[in-house]
Amino acid sequence: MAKATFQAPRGTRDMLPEDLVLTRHLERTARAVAVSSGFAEIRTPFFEETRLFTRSLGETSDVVSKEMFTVPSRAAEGKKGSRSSYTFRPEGTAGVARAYVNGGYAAKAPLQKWYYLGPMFRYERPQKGRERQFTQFGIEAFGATSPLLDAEVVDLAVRFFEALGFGSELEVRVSTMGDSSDRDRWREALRDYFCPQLEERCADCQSRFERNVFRLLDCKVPRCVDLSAEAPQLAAVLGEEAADHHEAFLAALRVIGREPVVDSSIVRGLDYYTRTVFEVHYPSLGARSALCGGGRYDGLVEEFGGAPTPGVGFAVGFTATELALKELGLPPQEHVADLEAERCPCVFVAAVSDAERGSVFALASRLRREGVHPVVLDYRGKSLKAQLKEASKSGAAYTVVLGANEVAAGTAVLRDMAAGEEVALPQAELAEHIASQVISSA
RNA sequence: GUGGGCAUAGCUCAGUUGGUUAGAGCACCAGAUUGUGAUUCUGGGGGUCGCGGGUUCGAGUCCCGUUGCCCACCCCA
Repeated sequence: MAKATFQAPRGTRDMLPEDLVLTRHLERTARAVAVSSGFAEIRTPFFEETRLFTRSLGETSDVVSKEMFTVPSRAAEGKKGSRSSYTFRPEGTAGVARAYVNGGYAAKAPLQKWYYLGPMFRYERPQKGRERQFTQFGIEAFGATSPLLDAEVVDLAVRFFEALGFGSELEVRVSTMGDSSDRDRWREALRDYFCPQLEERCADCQSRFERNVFRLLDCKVPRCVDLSAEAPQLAAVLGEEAADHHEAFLAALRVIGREPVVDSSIVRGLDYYTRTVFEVHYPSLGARSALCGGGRYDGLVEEFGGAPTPGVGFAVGFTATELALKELGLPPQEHVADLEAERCPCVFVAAVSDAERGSVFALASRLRREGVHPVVLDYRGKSLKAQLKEASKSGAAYTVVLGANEVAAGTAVLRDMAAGEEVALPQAELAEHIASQVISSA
């Protein structure tokens, strides 16, 4: 093995050209689906003031308490204060909501539908389907409380997966967290209920009690399940408006044929969620069946100093999605054929001997200017035989051969690599000839 | 943060109870009478066996440490 020199940081990876075919397909599918529902792209900084995340996600959330990539701000060095550090964004919603506030949209154009696509960072122990740097596609819709918008967001998420080839097994699981006051009352009720029985519960539940009481509800340890049986329900404290919203949301999903599975164990880990929470699952994937998650966050914009503005959105991580696609043998080859084709040259220009290298270089340049692409050639002094071999290996559709005779006559030999047939043509006619062949074979 | 597994050629891996110059396939490079590739044949380059200690006459093989990777838990995308 080569001497150990440098390697990509833990939990990161190089996205090599061959890997990018799938990733780029996900990106363009995401864009197409988002745009089709009237969402526009927004790009926010990769890092933000640390405060932005501690405020929105919650101090006790796992993300904030142990998974943030934080760096000190040089300007603030030696000074006290909460502006003294920056954090690489662990999720997209906080930054987008901040941009919404800073952009003054609440006053000038409150209804905004945005999508984003880019890297997120979490300082976690890497494992299958989880990395420290990962790509996320997300959408956020601000400015409307209508449950129709919640349903549209869910629909968009499902359409994204459908466009990638996921089938009818796609499942929409939904629940509600109530309004923030409902949520607060429910949290207190749960704490009162669980506190006396903590001793009897598993170690995980004991730590979850502090971080996120809601999590005790979906512990799988049999003993804990029994102890949770009589736990207070959100329904008992759910406000009328939030309850109506939830019912209307369910109805809206049914109207568009997205039959929801109501699952009260869906408790998103971030503090900002209110009312609607949902996940899209693909059950046959087993332990990693959750493909995306999202929900409503009506208090977030206000939390960042903006006028009270509702919002709803979701995010999907590409790491798990790519993994799922590979397991299911997706996407169909024809969906990525064009991206694969980009990696294969159309024409390889070969020199018979060193004397023609200059002519080959010039002809390659000419062909490119005439619209043929990709056009490649050898730079390593390879023999004609080796050039043909390389052309074949690279998947080139054609090889153009230039020898002393062709250079003298201003012609070239055009070899169809698949058919193994050759024709001699004037160099001036090559581009046109190739173009007509490519069109007729397509 | 907790637990488990694995580190031998660019890649995927062999390597027997520790024993002579560490192997295969694929990949790569070059040839097979001199202007032609996908098949075939021949040859070639490339490894201080992750790193550091220890046991031993002798360690890729056993022991300890260390680093990295993978998998699971926690949690999440």
